Amino acid sequence: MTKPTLVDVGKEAGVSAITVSRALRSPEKVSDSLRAKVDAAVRKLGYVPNQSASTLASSETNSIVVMIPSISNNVFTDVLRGIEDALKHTRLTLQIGNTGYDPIEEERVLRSFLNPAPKGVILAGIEQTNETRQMLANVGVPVVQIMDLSDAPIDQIVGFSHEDAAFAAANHLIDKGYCNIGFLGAQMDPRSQKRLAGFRKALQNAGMYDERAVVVTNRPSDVNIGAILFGKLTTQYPECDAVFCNNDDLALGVLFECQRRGIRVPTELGICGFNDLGVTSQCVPTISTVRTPLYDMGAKAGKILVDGGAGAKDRQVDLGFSLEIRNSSLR
Amino acid sequence: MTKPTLVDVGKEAGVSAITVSRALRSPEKVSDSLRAKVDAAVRKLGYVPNQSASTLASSETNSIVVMIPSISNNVFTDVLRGIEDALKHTRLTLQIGNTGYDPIEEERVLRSFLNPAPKGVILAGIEQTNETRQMLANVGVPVVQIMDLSDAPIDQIVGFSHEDAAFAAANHLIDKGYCNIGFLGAQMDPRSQKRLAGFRKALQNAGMYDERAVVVTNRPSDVNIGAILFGKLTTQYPECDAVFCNNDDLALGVLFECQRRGIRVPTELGICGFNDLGVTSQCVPTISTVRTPLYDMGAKAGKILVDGGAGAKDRQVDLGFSLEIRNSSLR
DNA sequence: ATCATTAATGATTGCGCAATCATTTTGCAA
DNA sequence: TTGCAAAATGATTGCGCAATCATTAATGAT
Repeated sequence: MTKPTLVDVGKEAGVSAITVSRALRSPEKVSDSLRAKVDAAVRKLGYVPNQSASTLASSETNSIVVMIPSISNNVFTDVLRGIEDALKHTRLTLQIGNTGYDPIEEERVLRSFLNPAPKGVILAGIEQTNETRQMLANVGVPVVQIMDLSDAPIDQIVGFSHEDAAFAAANHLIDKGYCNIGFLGAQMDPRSQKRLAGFRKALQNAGMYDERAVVVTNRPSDVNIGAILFGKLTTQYPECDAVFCNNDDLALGVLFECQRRGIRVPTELGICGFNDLGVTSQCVPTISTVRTPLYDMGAKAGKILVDGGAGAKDRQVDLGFSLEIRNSSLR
Repeated sequence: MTKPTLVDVGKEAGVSAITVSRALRSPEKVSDSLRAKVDAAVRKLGYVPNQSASTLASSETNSIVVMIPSISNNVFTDVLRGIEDALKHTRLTLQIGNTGYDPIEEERVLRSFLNPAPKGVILAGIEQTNETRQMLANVGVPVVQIMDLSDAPIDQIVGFSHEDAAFAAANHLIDKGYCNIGFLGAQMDPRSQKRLAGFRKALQNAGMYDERAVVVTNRPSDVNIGAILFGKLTTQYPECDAVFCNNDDLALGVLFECQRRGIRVPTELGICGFNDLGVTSQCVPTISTVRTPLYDMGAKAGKILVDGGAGAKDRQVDLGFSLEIRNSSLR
């Protein structure tokens, strides 16, 4: 009782194998009666096409490869939802690769996904190795980078300016009258570094920048880390009256730590987060944050690839960001 | 400049194609000099095996298929991390399918992943359609169900008792002296129904059960829904003095709503969550919850499949749960 | 040196499907 | 009717690899 093939279906339906193939792939090119016979045979035998054989014969896959740094980071699950929605109701399937924030690992995993060539590749960030770029060029597959901007994308890029976003957030805090503003950062990947740069620029412009105001770690961002980093900040920069956090997790951790210490938000301490991950709009007080187009970047990147990597348009799509000003920064 | 094949590598190295294949797949069966020549040729040409051709010829894949209800639910990202870690340093790759909590969709997506047959399949829950079970039986691939328990698993199952876990949580609240305990539930999938059953049993045992105490919705669980459901609960069951929440998101939403309304936790209201998703250990006050073996279920299921779906052991693995008693339930 | 044994390498074939080209059937104008 | 285009169906071939079997080279015991 082996798996049925096109030949088996053909025998069952009394036609040739290639005709079955045609009936399944382009039903409109086949007579009604034949289509009915073939459909019946397919159902009776429970025929399912062999993906490998199909791919080998046609040298066409139906997969989109997405390389993301981490599955357990909410930032990327939002992006993935966008991609998934874009691929819904198409024949394309998603192949997810995990880079662990390491370009070398990205290269290794991606290489194994590149033969046979997928229909498209989505990469997070712009820090690919030269080898990776070379590989992708050789394969000639459409590539969309996401999460950042670049004047020299591999192919196309959909993102926003982390530096501008952080710059805007920091300026918002300055505008509200905070004058000793700290920066908390976890998972200091290149995009986080850009946020730090934007923050620094805003404070320098205002003549407020202080070295002690920056506390970062390379550990993954979570609520607990936020509290820990805030503890360090208050130690080394006691006059601190506001913090800009790299990620909403951290901001929430800061808020909780303030509650534990009896620090009033926003009067004694202003807080601004990043990414608008959901909880910040619900907690008490609500936390101001930067809404970043996570879902939309995924959806747009997916759409570009569904449309065949349309090269005509702009190579760089800036989806922007918006300040979500809530209570934690309004003193 | 087409993609190099085994033949190309063979020419470059001055040997036959099949020898190259052997040198790559079983280096120990080949002379040192040959191995060196082949490796050099592979590197020079950038050869990458064609996965489809390999699979077709050997009728062996190197993929594990995981069907989960939703990517954007933290519960499943923890499970996925476990699976990923189990597969790390093996040749197996992960193919993730999204069911949207719909057994029919699960069947449809899984079918497309089943030819060629993967090395193993991981399914969330035990609500597969008969068709799905039939399909899996025909293909003969090892199956591990997760997230629940069952005396009649398709093959093997790794999980814990949702009913027992909720029963324990409810009893904890009863023990602490709460006597009008509500149940809040979102995403009322079959496992959530079991939690509700466990909750109901505990309250009935204590002679405390009240119909008005149960407020549920089928919408996905999030913090905001927690606040909304709690609002309904207080309306229809004003004497309520504790809530057990289906998921930590809801519990956090309840805590925030209490802060907004000035309800003191745990004195005026006790709260217990479910899943121990991380934030509950950090907020103020910390929220008691049921720690469920999310990561471990993934890791165990992955390990079983890496080991070839070892049939010798128990078909059912109960990984248990534990009460994480924190401040929100200690009045 | 001879032969047996083992190690190392090669030739042929088929996996299941789709591209390509070939053939048969149908519809319909004259 | 006849003829001919268009529609419908079929036969052959090869995608890139690994299974299988065949051959050659190396090793060592006598």
